[in-house]
Parts: sequence; C-alpha cells; structure tokens
Amino acid sequence: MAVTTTAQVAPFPKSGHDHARCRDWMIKRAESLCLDQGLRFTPQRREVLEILSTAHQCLGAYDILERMGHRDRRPPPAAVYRSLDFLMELNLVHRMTSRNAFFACTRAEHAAPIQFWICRHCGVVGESESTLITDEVARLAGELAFRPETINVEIEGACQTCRTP
Amino acid sequence: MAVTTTAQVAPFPKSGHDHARCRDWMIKRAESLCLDQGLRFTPQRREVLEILSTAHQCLGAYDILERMGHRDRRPPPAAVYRSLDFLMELNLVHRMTSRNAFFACTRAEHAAPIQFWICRHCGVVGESESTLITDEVARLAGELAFRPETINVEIEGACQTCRTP
DNA sequence: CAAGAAATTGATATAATATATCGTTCGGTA
DNA sequence: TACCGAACGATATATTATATCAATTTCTTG
Repeated sequence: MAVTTTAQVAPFPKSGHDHARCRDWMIKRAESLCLDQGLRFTPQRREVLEILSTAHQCLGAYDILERMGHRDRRPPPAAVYRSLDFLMELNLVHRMTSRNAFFACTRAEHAAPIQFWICRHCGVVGESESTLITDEVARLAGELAFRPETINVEIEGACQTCRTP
Repeated sequence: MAVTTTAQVAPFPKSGHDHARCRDWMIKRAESLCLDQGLRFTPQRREVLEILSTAHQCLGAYDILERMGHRDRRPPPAAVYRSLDFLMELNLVHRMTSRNAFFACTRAEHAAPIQFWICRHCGVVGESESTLITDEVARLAGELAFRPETINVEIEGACQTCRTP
C-alpha cells in the first residue's frame, strides 16, 4: 500500500542540480508575476533574485550586497533591503529569521504556510508543505483565542549530504 | 465527551495575573536548577531573569540593559548577552528569532520542543506543547533525510486581549 | 589561611544587521 | 513636453551582537 502523507515535500537540490536552470525558472516566474500585477521587475530586483536563486542557500543581506554590481558602483545597503522587501511581498523570497538571512523560494505557490529546513553546515534550504502542521496550529490558535498572522516554522540541522553516515 | 488534545497549552497570563508571583517562582526554579547542576546564579543573572519574568513579554537585549542597574553603573551589552546565554542554556529563557528578542519560559520543563505565540500588539508571549507538530516534523525529517537539531515554531498575531472583537 | 586556578564581570572597541531621510533619476502618462 | 509617482543613490544613523583582554570574584587545594 502507498504511504499517505499530508505533506508535499520539495526536496533539497540534488548533487547534479543545475543552478542556472533553477535561476532562469525563478526569473521567468518573477517576470510573469510582475507583468500580471503591473509591477516593475527592475535590473536591481532581478540581480538580487538571480543571486539568491543561484546560491540556493540563504544569504545575509550584506552577502548579497557583496555580489552585486562590480567592485565599483555597489549599491547602498538600503537598496538590497528594498529589493528583498519587494521580492518577499511576491513570496519569491523568504526570510530565515533564525539567521537574519534570505533565500529564494523554490515552490511555485504556497497553498499553505510552509516549513523551512536549513542545513547548519552547507546552508542549503529545503521546504515542505505540511497541512497537518498548519491545521494543528489553527486548532491551537482556537484554544488560545489567538489570531495567527504569520506562522514561522524553521528546522535547523544537518542535510542528507552533510550528516556523517 | 471530553475534547482530546495532543497539546498542553500554557495560556497567556490573565488580566489579573500577578507578575511578582510569577517572577518569584521563576527565580526559585533557577536557584534550584543551579544548585543541582553546580552552577552559579549570580546577581547579574538573577536580575536579567527578574526583568524578563516580570515583563512577561519578549524584550530586546538592549531593553533589558536599560532596566538593569541604576542610571549609573550600567553593565555593558556583552554582560546581558552572557546572562541570556546562561539562562537559555538552562531553558529558562528562549530567544524569539523573528524579533531578536528574549523571553522567560513559563513552563516547568519541556518534554518536547514547543511552539511560541507572540502578540504583535502587546508583545505578550504564550507557549504550547504539541506533540502532534513535533511528531510530524520528525516524520518529515525522515522523508527529507534531514537530521533536525533545533526546531523553531513561532506564530505571530493578535492575542485574545488585543484582537478587536 | 594563602596561593593558584577557574569563572565571572568590566571596559573598550568593533562587527553585523537594518532603517531613516532626502534629493535625484527613471518610466509612464496627460 | 510637462507632470507624477515609483525607484534609486547618497548619507547618516539606529539596532543587535561579538571580540578581546584586564580586573575581580569565587572556588579549590595545599
């Protein structure tokens, strides 16, 4: 019998994973989203998304900054934060609060709030989408008479590649 | 029939809640823990725990700092962080990563990792302990071949008192 | 008790992360 | 072209956190 699960798991990138393809896919998605919503996908915003989606890790704002422009003509910190805010608004980028870092979301859409898995060793980020967890949060919220606005589930540990067998 | 639940919920403090009593209880618990483990519950560490457990909210490190000592004779930032590290090691204090803030844990012991509920308006913090959630995280970890080390579940929103009815 | 070791604290500096403000430029539109 | 609003650049500063090393306190042992 098949294993039933409430979660759709977005696996971590495989070792042969092609970051360039992944990046192109993200860019296309961003372009289409912006077109639909009448928003501007400027070169700066594009550059931030390219950097994040190529890295396939979470990066600090200043890590992103270092990779922007060339040695000369580097934008100020606020520019990165502005682009990150824009991309987060579109759910293309998420913030990893436990690290003050950011990463490109690899899921096309979020049917529900998701869970983030981050490897302490290589920094790679995976995502899962467990309705069981979100349902339980909703139930608990009822008990507590609490109205949830953002749900943040971050699991840090060792990914398959990095944990010693 | 009784409602069955997998979660033991530590409710938010009631409106008539006596912070002083709560604080005294926390201090006693800290004293007893330190005695057992041969650790030193110094005046500085005590002061940090008193401030946090009286507030019953999460506070930033520098908020705590402002309430320490008197106007003169205020310790340097590192002192607060050292005390916080000590208290977190004992699970008496937790860090709210989404806010870079700290709060005193009101639960006697954690049988399992817990969930934090924080009100955006008044900053009050509640805790729940849902084994359903932690079990599901464990199951997902298996699917992902991921070894979890820390699990961080933070729900931000509006508490019963603050949400407009 | 004295001397040495270890833990804690104080003092100073600085790193890392994030935001505020305001003038300029860019893109679209009347 | 002239205007308007969004985006960006430039500058300054706020907020959060850590590094380093000396001084002090506490504990342990002789």
